[in-house]
Amino acid sequence: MEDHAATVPSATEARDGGQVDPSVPRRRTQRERRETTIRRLIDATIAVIADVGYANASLGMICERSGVSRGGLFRHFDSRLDLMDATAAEVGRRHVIQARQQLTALHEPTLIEALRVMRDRHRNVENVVWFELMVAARTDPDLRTRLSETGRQFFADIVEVSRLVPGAELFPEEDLEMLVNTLEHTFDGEAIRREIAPDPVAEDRRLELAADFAVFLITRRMNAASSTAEPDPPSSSG
Amino acid sequence: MEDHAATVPSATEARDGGQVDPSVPRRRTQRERRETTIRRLIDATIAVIADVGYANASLGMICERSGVSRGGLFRHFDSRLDLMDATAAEVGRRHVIQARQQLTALHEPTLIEALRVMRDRHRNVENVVWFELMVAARTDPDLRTRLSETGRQFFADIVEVSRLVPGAELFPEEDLEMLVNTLEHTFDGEAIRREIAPDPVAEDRRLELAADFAVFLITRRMNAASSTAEPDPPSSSG
DNA sequence: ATGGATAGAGACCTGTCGGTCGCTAAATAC
DNA sequence: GTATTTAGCGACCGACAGGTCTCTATCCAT
Repeated sequence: MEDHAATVPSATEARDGGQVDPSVPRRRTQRERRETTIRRLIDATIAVIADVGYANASLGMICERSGVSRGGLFRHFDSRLDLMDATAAEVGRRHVIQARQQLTALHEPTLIEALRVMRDRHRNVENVVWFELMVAARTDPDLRTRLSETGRQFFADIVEVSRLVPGAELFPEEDLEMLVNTLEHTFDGEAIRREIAPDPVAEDRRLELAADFAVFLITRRMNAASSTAEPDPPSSSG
Repeated sequence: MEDHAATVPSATEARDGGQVDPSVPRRRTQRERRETTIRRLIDATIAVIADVGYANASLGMICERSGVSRGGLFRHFDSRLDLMDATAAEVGRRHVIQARQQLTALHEPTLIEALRVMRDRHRNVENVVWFELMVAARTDPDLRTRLSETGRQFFADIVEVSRLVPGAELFPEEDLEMLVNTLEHTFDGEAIRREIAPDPVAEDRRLELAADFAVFLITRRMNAASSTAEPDPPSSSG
């Protein structure tokens, strides 16, 4: 139902005429056309997966939502799997970028602030879609293969971002990775369950609990470090 | 292609004859027939969901795996949703029963033993299927409705079972529920990720971490209890 | 034995899915 | 300008999904 060409008065006339109606989109390069279409498709895919889940995210729904035809879709993606792969890469990228932005914006955040950022990010569409894809990958070998490289990159980036939180520098890479993964699992699970059986009170308690435990881990780590450096018992707290 | 009737020499002859070929199944009551068929269907549904996921668990696959025809299936279940609901109830029941058995078998288990039981249970088919159903329920309103009651029961039972672990008695109902849920989320997430990117070393560390966490909570709880009983500051840590 | 009810079988129906194909529109090369 | 390439469209296809329907086998009451 688009009427671009119809509203253009005349192709040749508009070309060299000084006055151009700004509501009518001007000539775009092939690259621009391509990129906007791909972007619309991926945005729609994210929205649809968040709405109806990975398995029910049909190409029909994605085309409808994006305003791109089936033919247009298959011009840029070889298959549904291909589109899903590209979508996974995109949500991973956005998730990491936004997490980094939010943490740097806080500037030396407290633990509870950092954890709140993490929890909120896990409730956003980007992470919901990532989660859907991961769950689907368990039982879909093709998807798993396609996502393996994207996943590696994503997991590494997440750990790197977590280093923005004060206290993270105390832990070696592998410990930090395990801690971050554990928190991710917790918030992923919470994000799912809250859509089935919401419990805001428990969510708050969980956040405080996680912060307390993080403090515990950090102080323990600091004590361990100082006791190996100087063998005195830590009696200087008084 | 079954030939039960063909291999039976004669109905009347076999009825009162003392000798009966044991390879030929004898007369079963309607109730027996019904229950074994339902059981076969649900077992197959569990296996298929664990294999290919909730969304790809088609009735065709379930019928093939169970050896029951489509007609037989729809004799006992009104729809796929109905079958899935029954399957959810069954996996929930089995999960709780087995968890209780394993914990009582240990008899006053240590925290790490109890956590290991919990983790192992979360890797079993019953919990994998439960998880698949929960994730699907997020984006499937009909499924969510059907599972709501089953879910409530399951969540309550899980908390009740967790009271078998020494130390649990220190916590009020709501705290315990939140703690158990947190651990469940952690182990659920781990169970998914280990099928995509296995990391046995991190898993062991995580188990120790969880045990540390539990100890942390219990000691804090005990300190809080004793400090309210006797208002002295907790300087007895030595 | 026999009639009615329940269990089970499997061909069949309709809708939707991912994917293809031939076509037009637009941008680029010349 | 014209030719060629790229972007985008939508009718169409085979496969398979969940669900229905008719028919047979088995069980139970009498």
